[in-house]
Amino acid sequence: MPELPEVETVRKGLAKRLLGEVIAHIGLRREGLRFPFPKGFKKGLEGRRIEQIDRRAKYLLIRLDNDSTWLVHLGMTGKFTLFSHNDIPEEYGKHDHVIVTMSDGGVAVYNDVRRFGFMDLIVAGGEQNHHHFANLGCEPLSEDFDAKALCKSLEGKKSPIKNALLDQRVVAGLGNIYVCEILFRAGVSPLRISSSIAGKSPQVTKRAELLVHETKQVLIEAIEAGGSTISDFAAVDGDLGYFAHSFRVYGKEGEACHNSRCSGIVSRISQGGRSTFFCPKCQH
DNA sequence: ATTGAGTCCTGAAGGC
DNA sequence: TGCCTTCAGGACTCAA
Repeated sequence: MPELPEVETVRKGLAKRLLGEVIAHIGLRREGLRFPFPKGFKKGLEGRRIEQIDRRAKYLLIRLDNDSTWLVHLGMTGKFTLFSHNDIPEEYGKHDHVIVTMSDGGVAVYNDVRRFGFMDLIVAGGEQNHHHFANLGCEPLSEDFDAKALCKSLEGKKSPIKNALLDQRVVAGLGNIYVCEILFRAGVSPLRISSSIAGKSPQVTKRAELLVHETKQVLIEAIEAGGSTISDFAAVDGDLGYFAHSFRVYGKEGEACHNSRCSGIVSRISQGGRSTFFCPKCQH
């Protein structure tokens, strides 16, 4: 499911309902997700008040009142569904793995069909050195992410730009869908070698600036749309996002290029084991 | 040091 | 009502 905009949507949805609430009970319906739940996970969460909910890349950071942080990654199919106290389901499905009961009687259910998601509990001050964060690149929507920074991380890279943008060390939070959309909007071929974007000539700089600009633009639009939906993404409050309707190349194999002045046909190739959709005619 | 391939897991969709 | 293959929004681990 979730790339940065979807995680941001979930963050907002959770914050709206859970901020200031106390976690009364954690029900773990299996030993772990992608990784086992850490030792003391349940005990560490129960009784804690949720003070703040942040996002870093595709990670949710749920700040607790003892300065520890509940880390959640949604993987491909992770989602939260919220129920108020008079609306709690009578039974849970087989992929409802974590049941969070709040002290107001409300329940947050974490469901994850493929179980690629994971959770951790980070003690106070442990975030900087946490292995999931140590090598993360900059936030694409922050001021740190500009053409200069992008060029620096692409310097000397021989991999295609598509693969580089998916690399969380280059820039953190982009996934397969948005990278396809960004490259299309920027008119940059997914096959272009990364280092060719990192040079000093005006033409090269222009490409980097365009990539940065379109990255921010696409993410902002998607966040505004409330996150996108492919097949199984439901925003935390049950609302579906609509950005999927705005895809210009993703999933559009065989269709005419969205660019009205281009007569190209969207094609689909495989890069690093992932599908890439692009217009071979107007992306260079 | 980088890069690509294989891996985890389940379910949906399409071909026959 | 089948069976088989392919594919899916992520990212870790390993080998070259």
